[in-house]
Amino acid sequence: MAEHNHNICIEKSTQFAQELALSKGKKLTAQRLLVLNILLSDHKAMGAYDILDKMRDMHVAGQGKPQPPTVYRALDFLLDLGLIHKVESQNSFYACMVDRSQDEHHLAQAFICDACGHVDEKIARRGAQNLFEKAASFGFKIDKVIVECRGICATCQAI
Amino acid sequence: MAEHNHNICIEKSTQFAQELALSKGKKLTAQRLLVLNILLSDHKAMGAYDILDKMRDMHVAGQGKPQPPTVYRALDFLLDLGLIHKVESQNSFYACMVDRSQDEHHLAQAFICDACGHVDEKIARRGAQNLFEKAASFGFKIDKVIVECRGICATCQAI
DNA sequence: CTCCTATTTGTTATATTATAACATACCACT
DNA sequence: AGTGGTATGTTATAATATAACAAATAGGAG
Ligand SMILES: [Zn+2]
Ligand SMILES: [Zn+2]
Ligand SMILES: [Zn+2]
Ligand SMILES: [Zn+2]
Repeated sequence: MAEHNHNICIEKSTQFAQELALSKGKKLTAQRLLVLNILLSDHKAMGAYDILDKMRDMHVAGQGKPQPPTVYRALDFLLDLGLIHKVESQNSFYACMVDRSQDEHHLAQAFICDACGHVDEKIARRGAQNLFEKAASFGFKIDKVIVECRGICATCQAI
Repeated sequence: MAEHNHNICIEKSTQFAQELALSKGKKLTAQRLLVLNILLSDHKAMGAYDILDKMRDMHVAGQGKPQPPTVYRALDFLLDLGLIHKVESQNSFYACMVDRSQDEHHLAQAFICDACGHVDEKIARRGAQNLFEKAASFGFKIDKVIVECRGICATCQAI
């Protein structure tokens, strides 16, 4: 991830979002797209109020500034569609930029750098399989799995 | 977990806590033990303010009732020692009652029932190994791993 | 034992994260 | 235009967590 053309990440993810919303009959409104674009701007997780601040900075005069429910509604919408993920261990959110052509419902493994905030998302195939098998062995029915690895990324270790 | 003598869970965990604190030169004070005992009372996760309410209910007259920092300090202490775990996806805490004779530092996999709140903790050996290998493959150094499975336990499915 | 220091606890206030509740606006379809 | 569903605006508040500082307590050095 150190060097890559991030415009491609944005391009692809935006297009996927449009298609997914269309296919599910959901509306990717201006507000929702704005929140998504804020998160797409980098592979970092942001808190809801950080997003809110950005929205307020951008906002045109002549109308009230956005309030917390505005951002939380957009986040809920994007979470439902799987376009973003929440980092439960730090109450923050990041845009999903993995290739979802094969796994629309993927188990995300997030590798979060505690030094720079970079989030590296990987899709867990074998890991998910193992968890579901283990759960089944004692009759537990899994709805949702959270896997978060906190640590230091390669770039920050080199510093 | 459906039927078991929970007194044994409490007994073992309490003894382990005493030994661990002693071996690390930390003091398991009355307050800390109280919080631990509240969490040991069941295999369920509780919020910090639920614990606080219990502490207040129990508290003897003649002195001020405990405040949030009191419970958060005790929780931090117990988390540091690995005697309890936090459910990051619901901001709650549960006592670790797995056998730690072999893995003092274990990667906890929590299976949390969204119907009854029961938490089934398993130790991830293979899963941890896989995650660390995957992280190493792109130079990420893991400090801490969070694995939480939300779903419905066998008992609640039967209802 | 007495002083000293580090740790723990008490207390007040406040920061941070998230949602409830209700009004208004918008959009698609008739 | 009328109607019903979805989306947004707005105000207030709930739920979770920590900062800051004062007081008490516990153990060791002298
Ligand atoms: Zn990128
Ligand atoms: Zn993803
Ligand atoms: Zn038990
Ligand atoms: Zn454990």
